[in-house]
Amino acid sequence: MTATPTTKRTPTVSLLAKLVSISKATRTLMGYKLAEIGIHPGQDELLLTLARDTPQSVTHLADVLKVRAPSVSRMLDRLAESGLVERVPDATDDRRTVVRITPAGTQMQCRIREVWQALENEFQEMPDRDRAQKDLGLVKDVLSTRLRRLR
Amino acid sequence: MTATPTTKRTPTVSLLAKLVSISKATRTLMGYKLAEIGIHPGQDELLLTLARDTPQSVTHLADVLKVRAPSVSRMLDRLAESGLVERVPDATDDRRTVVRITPAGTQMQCRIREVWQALENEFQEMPDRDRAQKDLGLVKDVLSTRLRRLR
DNA sequence: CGGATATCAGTGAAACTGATATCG
DNA sequence: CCGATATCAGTTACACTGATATCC
Repeated sequence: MTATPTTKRTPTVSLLAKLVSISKATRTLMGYKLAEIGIHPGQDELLLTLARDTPQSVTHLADVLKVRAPSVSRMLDRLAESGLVERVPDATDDRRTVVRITPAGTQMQCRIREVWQALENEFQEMPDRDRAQKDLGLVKDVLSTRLRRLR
Repeated sequence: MTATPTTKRTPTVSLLAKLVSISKATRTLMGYKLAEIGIHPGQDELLLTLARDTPQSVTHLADVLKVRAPSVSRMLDRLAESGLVERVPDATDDRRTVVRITPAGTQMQCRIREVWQALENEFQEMPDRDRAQKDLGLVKDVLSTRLRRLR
């Protein structure tokens, strides 16, 4: 197998090229849509994460979001300044900070979910949508595995 | 990890969620691999673009790379500082700047291709690789279309 | 209009600070 | 029980891409 449809001569980085293209486009598109509700890429995931599991530590958030703790810390600066989250010192461990969502943050969550749903709907009419989704899952798994080895 | 075993009840943003996850992972993974050869994500694409088509204007590069001209301009600052590209004033049009790759840049291109090929190979053993690649193309097309309407 | 500059996002890597844990 | 050291949580400061706004 590995048919390489046409001239098998070219170095064939076509899958990776598509992946890079998709990554940039996804980020850009999300950026535009999220800008309409006043937040930035990354902040949406953080707020949605807070939604589910109630107050969480910075490192736990970083772990769930697959980013580094410093990134979360700075995002929290901005989200806190916007009044969407609160930092609460941990009672039992002075090293720790617990992050809690505010009422305004909860409102924002609803808007974020609307944006996500609207974007999801953009793919409804795509040919072979379900198969594509499954394949995205496979690709995601490969990436996650490779990434886990490096961190 | 958003298992969604069988119950399709949840609001289903699962395709988008995978897309976001893939985007972050791709970027991060590329970042690690490119760091090994001393460049950053985005610079690889720029250098490969210069490879193919010889000297090009900033706006053309931005167009090809699907980013804004100012982003290209600053990337050129760094690439030029590293001696990988050169800015050459256009002879016929004083407004224009033509970007040309240097010998060191050409060397870097080879290393970039090796990195890309190595990453591409990570997907060789993936089940249904060819089908996944085709589906990535479909997803890419949807994103490109949506994005084109916003720019 | 083409290009460059400044400012503001996120992200990574590393350095630093303060607190907890562990060991001699 | 102490005190030194190791480890850990979080922040800070720096480098980079990318977007927008502004200037030339």
